Amino acid sequence: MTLETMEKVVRMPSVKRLPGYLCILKRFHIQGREFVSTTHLADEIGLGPIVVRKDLEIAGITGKPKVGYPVSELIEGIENFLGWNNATDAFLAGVGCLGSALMGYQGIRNNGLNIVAGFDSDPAKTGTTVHGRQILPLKKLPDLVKRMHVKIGILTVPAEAAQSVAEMMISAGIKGIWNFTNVDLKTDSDVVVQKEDLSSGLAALSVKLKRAKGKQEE
Amino acid sequence: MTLETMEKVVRMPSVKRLPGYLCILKRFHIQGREFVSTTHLADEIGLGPIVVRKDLEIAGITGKPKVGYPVSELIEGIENFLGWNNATDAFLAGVGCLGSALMGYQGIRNNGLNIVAGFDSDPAKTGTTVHGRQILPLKKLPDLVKRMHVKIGILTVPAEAAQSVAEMMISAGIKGIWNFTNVDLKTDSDVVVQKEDLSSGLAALSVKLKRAKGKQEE
DNA sequence: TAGATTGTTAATCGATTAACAATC
DNA sequence: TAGATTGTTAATCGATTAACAATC
Repeated sequence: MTLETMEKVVRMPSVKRLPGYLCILKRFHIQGREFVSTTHLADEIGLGPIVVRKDLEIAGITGKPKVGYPVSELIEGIENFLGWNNATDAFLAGVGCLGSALMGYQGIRNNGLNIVAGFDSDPAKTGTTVHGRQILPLKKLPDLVKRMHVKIGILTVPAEAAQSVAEMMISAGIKGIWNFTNVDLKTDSDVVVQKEDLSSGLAALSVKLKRAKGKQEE
Repeated sequence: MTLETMEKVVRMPSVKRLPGYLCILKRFHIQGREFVSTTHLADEIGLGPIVVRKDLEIAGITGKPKVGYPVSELIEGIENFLGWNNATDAFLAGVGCLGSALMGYQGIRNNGLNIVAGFDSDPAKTGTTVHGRQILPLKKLPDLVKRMHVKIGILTVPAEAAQSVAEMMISAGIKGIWNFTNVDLKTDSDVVVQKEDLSSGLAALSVKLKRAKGKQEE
């Protein structure tokens, strides 16, 4: 194994916590703080300091004992690791409730993703704009993906259409799909799919609530 | 340890996968299928059959070797475990992009949660209806929580307001908060918080894409 | 009966937590 | 110097995966 191929293992749980740190760090940066310790960050984010320390390893920034980590370097390191320092273009298919919400959601804008247009098969929606972005006919998606070299697709279509729209995206050149449907997409191995499932969060809440209730009644 | 207190450990990863099974099982049920095997379910959901078998233990339904699990019993078992057989009322605070999307999102309706009203501090929004539900002034929330004995609150307010609105909910009697802000809420130990974080999903997608790209270039 | 599938117990794997030396 | 904090290595914990006997 050469040095180049010997890359560090990236733990997904750590990756998923990075945006949380980023958010807090940016606030600190605005406040003019130059250094931050893991203990302090841990308090803010509601985790243990050891977790934070392990997670920040990813950014590749070295801290100073007794002082902490340099805030701006840390922000840069995390953003660089996530590839969020320069925004990536994305197309969104399915401009329903959720789809239009995502098009207007600040959280996405601030996190390196730029939804350049929305697509829908409903003629009543095409031609309009949602949060300043055009809604185009779904059938125009493949052509525009090729012309604009868009690599990320956001899937907010109804479940029945999910697989076929995903295939449409992939054959046009989309390499990453952010899947908000509850469908398990069958894709080529070189395409990355991130499934975002609100109902699984709700399931977790339901069970935690039930458990808390049970404990209270004991 | 008595038999009553010796409850089974519930693994959260399994809980989070339950809604996925539920969705597929309901489709099978409509199609008139009576039994389903773990191998078949695994194919549909894109997981290994052993994972499925372990997960379904939770529902407490016994399957028949060579035949599989009875579909309708399995649905009932899962719904019962999640407490989704009779819908729970919930209030939503913060009727912005995401808030109104959630109010209209079918996925929530079908999953045991009934958003009865939305609340917002913006006078321009109060008095209107979103997806058939009334939008009321935020200050009326505590009183209505008490009167209607609502136990679940959905938090889609801006980050700055998150902590104070959460406290308002809790002191009125809310026991579970579905938190869509990126704020780590400081709450009493008897209140359950489920944080739903879109940006963490985006972080995962970004990293997976970067890795796939790297592999391709090798 | 043979084969497919369940259900349980054991083995592996990975993530979290703890411990502690190094450092400013 | 003393104390706080980093950074690394080891220990624990939990989830996933594998193995296999029981069963229809």
